[in-house]
Amino acid sequence: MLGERSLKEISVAHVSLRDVAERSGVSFQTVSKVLNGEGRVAAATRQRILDVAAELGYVPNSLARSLATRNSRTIGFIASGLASFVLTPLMKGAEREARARGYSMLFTLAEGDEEQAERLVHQLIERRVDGIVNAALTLQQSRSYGDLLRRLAPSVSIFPVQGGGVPVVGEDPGTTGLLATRHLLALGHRSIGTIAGDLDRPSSNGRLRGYQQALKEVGIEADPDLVDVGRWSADGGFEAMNRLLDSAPTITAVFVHNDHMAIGAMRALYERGLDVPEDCAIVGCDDIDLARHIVPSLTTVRISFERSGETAVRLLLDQIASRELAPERLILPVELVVRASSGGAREIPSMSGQRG
Amino acid sequence: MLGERSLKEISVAHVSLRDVAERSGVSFQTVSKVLNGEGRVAAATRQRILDVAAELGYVPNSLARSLATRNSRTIGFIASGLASFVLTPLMKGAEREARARGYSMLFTLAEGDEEQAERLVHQLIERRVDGIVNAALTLQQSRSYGDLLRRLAPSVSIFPVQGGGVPVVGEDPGTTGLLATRHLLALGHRSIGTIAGDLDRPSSNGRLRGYQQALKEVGIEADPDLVDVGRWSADGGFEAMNRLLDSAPTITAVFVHNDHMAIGAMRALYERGLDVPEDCAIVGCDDIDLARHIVPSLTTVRISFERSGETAVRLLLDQIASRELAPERLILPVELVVRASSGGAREIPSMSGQRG
DNA sequence: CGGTGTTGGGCGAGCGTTCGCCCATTCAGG
DNA sequence: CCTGAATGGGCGAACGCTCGCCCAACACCG
Repeated sequence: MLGERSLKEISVAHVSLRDVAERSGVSFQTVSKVLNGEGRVAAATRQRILDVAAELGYVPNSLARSLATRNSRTIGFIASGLASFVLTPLMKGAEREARARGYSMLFTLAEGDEEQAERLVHQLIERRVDGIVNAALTLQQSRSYGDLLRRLAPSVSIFPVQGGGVPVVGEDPGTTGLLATRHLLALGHRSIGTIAGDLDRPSSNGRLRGYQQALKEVGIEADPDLVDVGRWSADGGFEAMNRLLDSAPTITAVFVHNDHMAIGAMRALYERGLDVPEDCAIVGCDDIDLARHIVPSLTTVRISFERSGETAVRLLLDQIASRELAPERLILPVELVVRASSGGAREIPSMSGQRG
Repeated sequence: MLGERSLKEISVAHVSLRDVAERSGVSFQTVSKVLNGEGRVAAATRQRILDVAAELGYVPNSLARSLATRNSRTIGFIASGLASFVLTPLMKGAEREARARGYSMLFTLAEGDEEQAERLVHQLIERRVDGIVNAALTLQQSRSYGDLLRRLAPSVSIFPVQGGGVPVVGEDPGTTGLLATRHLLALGHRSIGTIAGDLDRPSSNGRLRGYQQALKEVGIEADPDLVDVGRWSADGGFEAMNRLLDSAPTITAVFVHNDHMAIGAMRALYERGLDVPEDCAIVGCDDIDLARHIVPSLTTVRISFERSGETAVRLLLDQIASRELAPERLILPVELVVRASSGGAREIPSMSGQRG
């Protein structure tokens, strides 16, 4: 009765099967049967048990259950190096799918070196996760990390894992590059540059190949001078665009490998007094929230990370249930979203396009 | 030896204390003592046990440990309604702090109605989380949800919870509004509008009050006609700015309650041929990544969500450890970041300002 | 030589479940 | 009245760990 609340009041002593059993005059195993809907129990007894359980506020202890059943219905999610506009939808998709199937998700960040990542995976194993979704971009090159994923738990990854053997779900970067570049070509551009993120990474490398293929399709020879690297950031895009403009002033369009760099590139053009799309058309990748809000709105290839997360979990859970390794690669579709920055849309699109 | 790997090879049969004990010729309790560094055990025995454990690849089962110790060293994180640029740093901060202290984090999304949220909290309790970090914006008004948080587990929240009684960590919105508006006043503006997010929400309401107070400080009477609402989105900001421009064409500056709306507002100005900051200065809130990359770069009040997440977890864990309720409110500092959109910075800031 | 510590390790119990098997009753059929 | 299938529920064991108490063996001291 002190005005001050104390935590002792908060942390409720949990009631167990035994407590419910005692109060209902049956064995605790019978209570277990009733609560799990198994076994044959008289309707009257069943109801009595149910009532008592409700009255006492019984909450099952899934720790104990996991110990007995040897599966935790928990998956681990390991992330690192992802921009928030990627990580958030990824996690949302993953969490939604996991919970829909009765699983919980342990979220971890693998920001440190390999060694730390190793500890992290072990912590997940200590917690007896049934499987792992890998979204640790910074560990993409690590062989030992790949080994862990292969050895320690059923896993699915958002990007290729060093050494293979872990199913990958995601966009086909070649298609992304193809779509973007074909769009620019269809608009009549013939001198098209591209700003890659990081050529060591499959996603950017693949987009580059898609770009090259699209050019080839119309008989244009890919010019290495029209390729620059922006390291995924707006700043990088800004600098890359400036270099491109200096070395190849004839370009009339640029395919940029993500929206952030595209925004940086647009700033470079702006500062030189060049108009988008009149003087130079721009196409990005990702379709971040702001893509349709900047001026001019950004044409981009939409990649649904939410769907990636969801699919990754689905694959993982199916794999766990069937005890069979999922296919090595599951490709998710991408979609070209045409807006003002490519000159592909006639007018500035309405602001009320996609609300809610 | 089939080329095809099967999951049966993957899911390693875990080794237990008993396994290690048997192979070392001691009781499993002794192994437990050694592995936990407790009890007195002869150096030779200790070493033998350690060797065997390493050889067998022993990984403790924290489920069993939790069952015995009655604490899971796990916390739940409940999120909803947060933009990714808020959610991601929040989670990163929280995860980092949690793991630094030996805790894991169960991530959940509370997207549905109250009822679903209730189930969600119960699932967390089933998993016997030691505490909960609440970041469910959409449940802010829910009394029953607040009750759950108060009753079921030690909790800390990122925003005020209906009914109180749950410690809140975060910015003081009044200060945010004050800082932004004072900046505009210092630059000589006298007719300053404001675009709120949602006046029902303390964060926006508080910013509005800060704005009003700043005006009062210099003897300006706050004009209700200069206040509009943009519902937090870029679209909303666009529309609110247009309304403001129609109803009060004399304004020379606007304080916008988040960066997304600020970007929408800037678009509205752009479409009317008005220059930022010459014709109208803009100050936002949050300091999202892109704030310094758009044209003109956005002056804004930076709020460190990463720090909020970290602090929330720290408070929660301290609370659990001490078994005493944390203070009702912990205020984190905010910081005005002056860029081009307010005209406060002389020149367009260098793109290389804040790299890496 | 017996008492008193100290060291090293065993051991029972308990945490809250699930699982499978067993055993009373009851009731119908022959 | 005896038999045998349902029906309803009990019960032991196991999951893998922690915790606290107990006890043997040895050393030291007076």
